[in-house]
Amino acid sequence: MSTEYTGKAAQILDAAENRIRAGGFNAFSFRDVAGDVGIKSASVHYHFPQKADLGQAVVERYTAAFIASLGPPDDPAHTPAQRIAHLAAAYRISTIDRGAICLCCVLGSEAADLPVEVADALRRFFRRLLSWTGTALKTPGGHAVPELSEEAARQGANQVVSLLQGAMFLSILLKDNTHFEAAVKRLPALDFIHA
Amino acid sequence: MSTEYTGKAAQILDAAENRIRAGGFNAFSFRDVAGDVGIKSASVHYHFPQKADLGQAVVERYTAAFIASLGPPDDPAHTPAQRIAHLAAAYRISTIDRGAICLCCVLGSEAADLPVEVADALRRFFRRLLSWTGTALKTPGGHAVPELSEEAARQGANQVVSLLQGAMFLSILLKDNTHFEAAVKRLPALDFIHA
DNA sequence: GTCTATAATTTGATAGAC
DNA sequence: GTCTATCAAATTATAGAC
Repeated sequence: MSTEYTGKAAQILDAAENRIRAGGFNAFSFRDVAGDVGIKSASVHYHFPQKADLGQAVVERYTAAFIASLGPPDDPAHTPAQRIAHLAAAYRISTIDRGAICLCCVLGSEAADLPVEVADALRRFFRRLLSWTGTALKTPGGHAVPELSEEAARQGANQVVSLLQGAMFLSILLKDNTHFEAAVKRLPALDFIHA
Repeated sequence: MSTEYTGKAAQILDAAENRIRAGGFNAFSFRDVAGDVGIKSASVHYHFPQKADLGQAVVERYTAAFIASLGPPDDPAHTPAQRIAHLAAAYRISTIDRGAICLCCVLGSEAADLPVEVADALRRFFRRLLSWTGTALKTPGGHAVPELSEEAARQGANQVVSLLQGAMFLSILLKDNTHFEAAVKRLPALDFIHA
């Protein structure tokens, strides 16, 4: 499914994403996003009948864009360490530089109370992110470093994603980017990451 | 201020905390918590006039309890590594074992849209947590290991808290505790932590 | 596609009796 | 302290005109 949004639908998704990232799924209304876009709430319902539809679309568009921005996790032109550095840069661009927490981190915190479609889309985001990171760690690059075991790659991905996520959270909440930057600088010192 | 809650007030805080941890600040109403406790919503307003009051009280009670459960961060009877292991155990008890994300992680994600009293209480939680962890890392214990510099302790605390937080988030969201447990097992391998 | 109008429900909060 | 009753506002969502 090539779900590429344009025009008003894309603007609605932009507004909804910004609002969700500021306060969560229950902190915005159809009137809010309608106002942001310059239309009426009934028109938002035309594009996304239910709030759950809107939420799911926001998450899936975000997922596709973020994963795409990472590029292939197994390009032999790059080492695992370079790929992880790229992941960290992608995190920085979409969160730190915007002063807003990752969309899926916000929604993930509310998952138990979210419409199932949204919660499921959310879990897919993190599974894909962990999968990308695991592949990035275990696929040899450059001068063919020894491969990591499947299990080591899994644990390494967990460590990398957890650290980036937690550090991003602290940076945005405490309005102090040194939390994120210090964590990124320390990433190469983690186990599992081959230069 | 010895804000120790008992009776109905404590039950209201319990209910509010559970509801917030499931879906955030905007996902529960006075009627919800009233129903949980077995009273009417007007009675909840008697104990906590505004929703912001209730939110602030929940965060501050949570903060006091969590920090207290950690004990002193500079007890010479323990090594930094032991203190960090204790921190991880406290995290596990209050989140993994309950299947619910940390209260302040949920609210932190919504911080930009929260009443200022609640947002401020939230930031105090994380500052105290980082402070405790920094002290735990830099204070020698047992056989007097060399002290960490102030800056190294700060970065170490950032790394430890970020990792625990991120791993807890993934475990709860994906309903797979191995994320948290693997991260805890890897904690001693981090820099900054002295046996 | 966007609008007006409106339905049905929920929300945070208050007044006042007991 | 808890209740009933109530309010004003906001919410998701729909019907139907243009």
